[in-house]
Amino acid sequence: MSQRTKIAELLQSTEFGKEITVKGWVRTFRNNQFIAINDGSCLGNIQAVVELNTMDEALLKRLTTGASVAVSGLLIESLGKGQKVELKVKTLEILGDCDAEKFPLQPKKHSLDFLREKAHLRFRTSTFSAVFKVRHVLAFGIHKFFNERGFVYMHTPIITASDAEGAGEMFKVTTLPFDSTPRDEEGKVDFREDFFGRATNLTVSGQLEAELGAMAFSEVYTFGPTFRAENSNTARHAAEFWMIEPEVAFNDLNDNMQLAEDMLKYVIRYALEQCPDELEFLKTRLLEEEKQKPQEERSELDLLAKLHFCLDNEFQRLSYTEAIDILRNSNHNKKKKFKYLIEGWGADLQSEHERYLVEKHFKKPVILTDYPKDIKAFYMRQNEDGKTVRAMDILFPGIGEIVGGSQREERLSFLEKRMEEMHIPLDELYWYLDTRRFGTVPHAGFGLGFERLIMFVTGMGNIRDVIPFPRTPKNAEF
RNA sequence: UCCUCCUUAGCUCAGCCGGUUAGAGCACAUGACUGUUAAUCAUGGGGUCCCUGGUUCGAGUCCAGGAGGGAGAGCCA
Repeated sequence: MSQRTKIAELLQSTEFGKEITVKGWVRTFRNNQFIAINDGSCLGNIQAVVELNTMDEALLKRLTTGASVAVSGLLIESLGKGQKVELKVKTLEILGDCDAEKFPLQPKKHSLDFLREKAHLRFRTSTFSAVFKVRHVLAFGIHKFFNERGFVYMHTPIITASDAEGAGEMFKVTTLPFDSTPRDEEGKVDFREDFFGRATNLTVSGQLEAELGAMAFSEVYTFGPTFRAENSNTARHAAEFWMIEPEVAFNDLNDNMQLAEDMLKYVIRYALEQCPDELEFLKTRLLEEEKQKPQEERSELDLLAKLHFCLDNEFQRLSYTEAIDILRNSNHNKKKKFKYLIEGWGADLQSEHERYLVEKHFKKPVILTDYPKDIKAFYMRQNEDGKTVRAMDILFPGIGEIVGGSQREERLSFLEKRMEEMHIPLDELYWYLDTRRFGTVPHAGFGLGFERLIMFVTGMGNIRDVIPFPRTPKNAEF
């Protein structure tokens, strides 16, 4: 067995008569004659054909779903329908047996639920092979986009000492013994004896550190894991997820929106170019899945049409105040079909309101701007009206909020005042405030939930199915 | 965390008003067939009906509690 040829290459090849070797895993073995082999280089399988009575019966018995094999033979034009090329087997070696009675994957449809419990094996199914290939391509596309625009990729810390951001519950990082934690004079846990000499957590955002970088490189972005210890049990939340956070000096909110829209369109287009087979497969999968649903719950557009529609249309931009007006005057609101009726200005929008705007009213991605300051973070730039801040959320159909960002408050006095109002300790964040003390500039940035982007592009409905080993409340298997 | 639904063979699921020995397809075993596409056909093995308790002559089925999972909501990305 010499060098192996990848199946992706073979399926495109017309070098008939050439002797080649493939290595991979058996997907099915049909008719005691046809082996479908997959090596992950593409979604498709190569069909290896065993000639009758040329192979040891005992060897053929071992060709079970999941077994790993090395097969050598001649590449020929397929005699049957359904594939262009196939491999006429000369030698066949089982690299690793796979007991079909114990191996959970069968050549049939499995529920996503079931496969989630077998996350260590689910890469070997077509659906997850496609999903994680798209994940890779989207990740690469994001780096490509920012690199082409001259952004510097910045690694912000995973372990942070600041607990001042108020971005949600954090996971504590400690080496203190749980059964006899050291106590200080007041009886509280004495973190001076901890590994870092102070209380530390896993990061909930790299933004504050990214802003420091932006004050030197002008354009930076982060792309790394993020942790939230919130007890969120939904299809859109995970305790460990990946986030992309660009931060750009001299940008205002409009530049920020344009950057986000350009980036999303760039990576969606990149996925369409790089993963046509995977997305076609996922489109079909979604259509099959939606056949189970009643007519009114099915999507109007199929997956590919939805992605193209997203590329071909400008995102709808409007302010929070305009959105409230639309919602308040909608028939939906007047007929009291919202669970939470829109009555006045100032309240945060509920999921049902966001969905109405995106899926019913505009029927395309929507960017909402200029939210009331009281429902947004301390670092967002205040508008002249004294009521709103230069925030923006991008809402996608089926996913909800995919991007949250803002122009940052660059004026020291405004920032300090806001932090005091929101009880954020100024002394702990002296390093953040220094950016406003020493050569402050207008700047803006946003956070993109990477898994939510993958959900949108692949059409998968649950975040647990777009990250290899999901961490959610009560689940850290594998 | 709240609300709601679900849990029956290795997998997907059926099981009516509480009534005899709990079924089907796939998977597995044995055999047949051989250009198949989740191959097909025949035969066979395979069950703690999630757990605990209760009602009843009798519980997969009804009731209570618990565990696990899904969908929706909140929080958010």
